[in-house]
Amino acid sequence: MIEKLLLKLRLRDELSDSEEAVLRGAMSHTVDHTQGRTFIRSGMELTTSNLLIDGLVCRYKDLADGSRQMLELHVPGDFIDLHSFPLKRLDHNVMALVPSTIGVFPHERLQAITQDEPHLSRLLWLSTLLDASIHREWLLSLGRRSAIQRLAHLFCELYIRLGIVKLTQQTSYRLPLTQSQISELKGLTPVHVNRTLKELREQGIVTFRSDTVSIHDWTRLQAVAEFDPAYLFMEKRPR
Amino acid sequence: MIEKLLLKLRLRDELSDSEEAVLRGAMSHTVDHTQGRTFIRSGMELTTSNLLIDGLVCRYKDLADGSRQMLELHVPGDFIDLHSFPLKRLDHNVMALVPSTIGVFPHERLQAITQDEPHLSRLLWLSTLLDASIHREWLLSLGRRSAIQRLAHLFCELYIRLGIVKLTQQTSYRLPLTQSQISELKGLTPVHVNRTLKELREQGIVTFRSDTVSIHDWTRLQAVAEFDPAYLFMEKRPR
DNA sequence: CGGCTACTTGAGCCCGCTCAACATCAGTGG
DNA sequence: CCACTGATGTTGAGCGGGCTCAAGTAGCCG
Repeated sequence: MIEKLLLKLRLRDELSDSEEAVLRGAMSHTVDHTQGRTFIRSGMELTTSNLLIDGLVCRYKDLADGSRQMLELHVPGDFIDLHSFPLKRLDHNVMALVPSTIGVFPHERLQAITQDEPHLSRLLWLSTLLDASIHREWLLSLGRRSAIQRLAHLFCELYIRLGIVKLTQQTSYRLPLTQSQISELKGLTPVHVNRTLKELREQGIVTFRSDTVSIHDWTRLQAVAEFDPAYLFMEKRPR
Repeated sequence: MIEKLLLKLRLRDELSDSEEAVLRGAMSHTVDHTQGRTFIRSGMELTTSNLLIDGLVCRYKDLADGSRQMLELHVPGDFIDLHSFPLKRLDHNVMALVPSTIGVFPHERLQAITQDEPHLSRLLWLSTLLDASIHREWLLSLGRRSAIQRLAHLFCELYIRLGIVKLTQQTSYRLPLTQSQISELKGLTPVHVNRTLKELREQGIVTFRSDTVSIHDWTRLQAVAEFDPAYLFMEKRPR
């Protein structure tokens, strides 16, 4: 169940067998959520944190005029709301973009980990800081990158993150999102996303169609996006 | 020295005298940085984390064309780069916007805290998650808010955050930034920031002049920004 | 007083938005 | 089997918020 989480953590540091066992024991059960369901709402009192096991999930905030900004896209192996363990509630909503399976980690068990497993605790801390680092890279995108750069960057990031958890083929991966959802991810309108995808396709860089991203020219894709994976901290070292 | 950090932490949870003492003991010394100095660069190997004691500091990333996006503004009492403790390096640069005094926390001492002080560790974890929450609110600003809303929101946020560490007067506070720096904070151009500030001033909402923000109509300022301080988690409770 | 930096304002442009029509496709029911 | 429906994608036309370029002003310091 937590295999993809282990892949993600072991990319960044060693994890002993006993730590792995503690982590497995910290998950109480799984829950399935239907497509489109917002299962965590901003402000709710939370006593568990959730690991995405299978599916696709996003965090988002809405504005009064109905416009929505997605804040992060979560792939299997990501903790969705580990932030709620120290924070006790969230500042945003969480929604399943496709039917998704979630692993539930009660806060008491996480609390026990912080008492007894300092190294494992630091790795959990690390995993929330990867979210923060992704937030910062997205701030750069929304603040300074053009539409074509934003989409190129999104496709680069997901290629790397999905690759870590073995969810890519050679040069493609499944991404079951609508163009409208992509517009909510990157601060654009659906119409402009459509035109920008066409541009990327006609330039022979990347195609997004029938829920699949096919990268035709990774070098140019990276160049357009100014993508540097350093912000994903993919180095194994003592933490 | 760490008084403002204590104000910030005690706003969110109890902190025992012994924990306070541990925290004081974790700081090895202070360093002064001159105005405009970038003292942490992306990718550098880091073995200490820094607390802002006095001054004003920002994190930022640059793009190849020379444009810059600031990611967060730090006020006294904020850890600037506690993220570097689990991450070991940063994904961005850190610069002093005015002459600033920084308290240095060696990572070995923070490591010791994670071994011996689980509750204090969770509070340090919390403080990095407040950064992440601020990042998310800024994502909403950059993705969906108009120029006037972005600036209004910035002035709201800083009024609250500076208030926590007692750096506000009744309805005003010092903010020694140029209009150009404000444009780098909120993904705008200096010219448009100038026009937008004029608009806010002429509407009698807020004035930003000679390094001071004067709020004339807090209710309208909040309304324009759609500001809701929930994302700052200002509730005292066990963490 | 001269030189620098920051602020201010005008004029014109463009990227991305809005509005609208139409195409495509997967259900769904008759 | 086709008609209907609703969601999603595509394309055109025109608009506008924020950008660029440029000139000028204000304030500070040597």
